[in-house]
Amino acid sequence: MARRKDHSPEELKALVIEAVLGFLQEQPAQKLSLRQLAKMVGYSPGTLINLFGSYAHLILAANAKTLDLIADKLKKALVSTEDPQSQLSLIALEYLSFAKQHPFQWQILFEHHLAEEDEVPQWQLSRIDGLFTLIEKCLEQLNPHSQEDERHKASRVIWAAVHGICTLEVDNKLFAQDLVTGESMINSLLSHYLGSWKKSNNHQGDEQQ
Amino acid sequence: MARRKDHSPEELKALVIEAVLGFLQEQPAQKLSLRQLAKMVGYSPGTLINLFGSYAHLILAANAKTLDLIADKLKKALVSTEDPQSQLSLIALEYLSFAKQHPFQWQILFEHHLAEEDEVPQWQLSRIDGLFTLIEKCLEQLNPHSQEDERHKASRVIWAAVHGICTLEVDNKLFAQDLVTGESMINSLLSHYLGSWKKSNNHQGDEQQ
DNA sequence: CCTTTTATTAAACACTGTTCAAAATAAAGT
DNA sequence: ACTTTATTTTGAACAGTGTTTAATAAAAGG
Repeated sequence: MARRKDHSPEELKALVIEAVLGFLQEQPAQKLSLRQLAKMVGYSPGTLINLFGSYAHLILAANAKTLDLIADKLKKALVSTEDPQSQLSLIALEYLSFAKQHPFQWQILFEHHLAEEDEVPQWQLSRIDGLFTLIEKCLEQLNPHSQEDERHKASRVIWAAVHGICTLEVDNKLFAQDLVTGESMINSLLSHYLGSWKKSNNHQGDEQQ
Repeated sequence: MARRKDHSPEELKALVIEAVLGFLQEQPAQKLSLRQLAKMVGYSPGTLINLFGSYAHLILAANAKTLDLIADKLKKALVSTEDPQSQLSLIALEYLSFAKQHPFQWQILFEHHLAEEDEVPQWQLSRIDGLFTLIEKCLEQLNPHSQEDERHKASRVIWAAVHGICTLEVDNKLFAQDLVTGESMINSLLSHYLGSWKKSNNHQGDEQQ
């Protein structure tokens, strides 16, 4: 067989990624395979491999798309209010909401590991860095007198904590009573952590009331 | 071929689990396989399968062993001090320490998912519940006036947060400056969260929103 | 129209976990 | 001690996986 003009390479890539995310809406990543995927889009396994390089990189491309979807969601939530603490709360809840709505897509995003010989591409790293910047900006509004490295650290603590809540919620490993939900945990985390944080590092006086 | 008396079933199980954990000290779970494992212990793949039921349950048994190792570590850390906040800090740091020392063992512990048709066994659940109880006892010492459901929620928040820090640290997804380590993040999390928590719940039901 | 280039694929390869009938040993019965 | 029964172990077969590659068909260039 040979060249077909049904789809350009970029079209085909988008088609495959759509198929991946569609599949993950109903079935776990474990049940997905290159050969099934090839059948879904009507191409051979080999075609997908020399389009993405490998199955692992195909998944990586789907994960990149997921990260973009998440980033969009968070940015939209960000503009819906002015108060920085509400902003942080909203983007954390949106993060959780995405995880709950797309559990398999969420799982593969963080459980997929490339072989250590080839490193994670730069465009992937900068996407994640963008999420951290989002949080750091909120923190700066929350306490303009805070230092950059303090915001740097706090942004990592907050995101890791929220991420942990989402992970355990999706994996059903919280063993919590009905009243204790991911949402209430995020509220508890943010109110207590931020409440203390914004007071602890204004080294330049200026107590806000 | 037939019955061999080299090992009793329990001995063989222990042998296999040791082989799994030994392998994971140097190679990721992705590279482990039932057939390799069978060669390591000198039995056939089929033997391991009707010993554990399936490869997935074999991994589950290894994960149970890991959970026991972690629980031991935490309990030992717990008795080294009396101050409840120091206790929480110590067990969190021990948790992180284990994750960093055994990254692949750690990853498979949380990334291994059983098929949804067979549920996670009860003895597995009670092990995790024991870890939560550990934390709740610290919280009770920290604030004897707190209510049980407040400690219940706080224990989940703290553990999920610590867990998130460990996960992202092991997966190298924190993108943090050199000075911001998992340890410093745990310190920041606990000091701020607990500092606020132990003051906030003398009266009841007071999260922001 | 013929040649070159390029995209596509079927087939082969080396794996994977799982099933199962055959085989070999241990234990029980006589 | 010998036979029978029961049980453990396995090799071979099966259906699946991702990947490689040589053959092939179609488009592009001259």
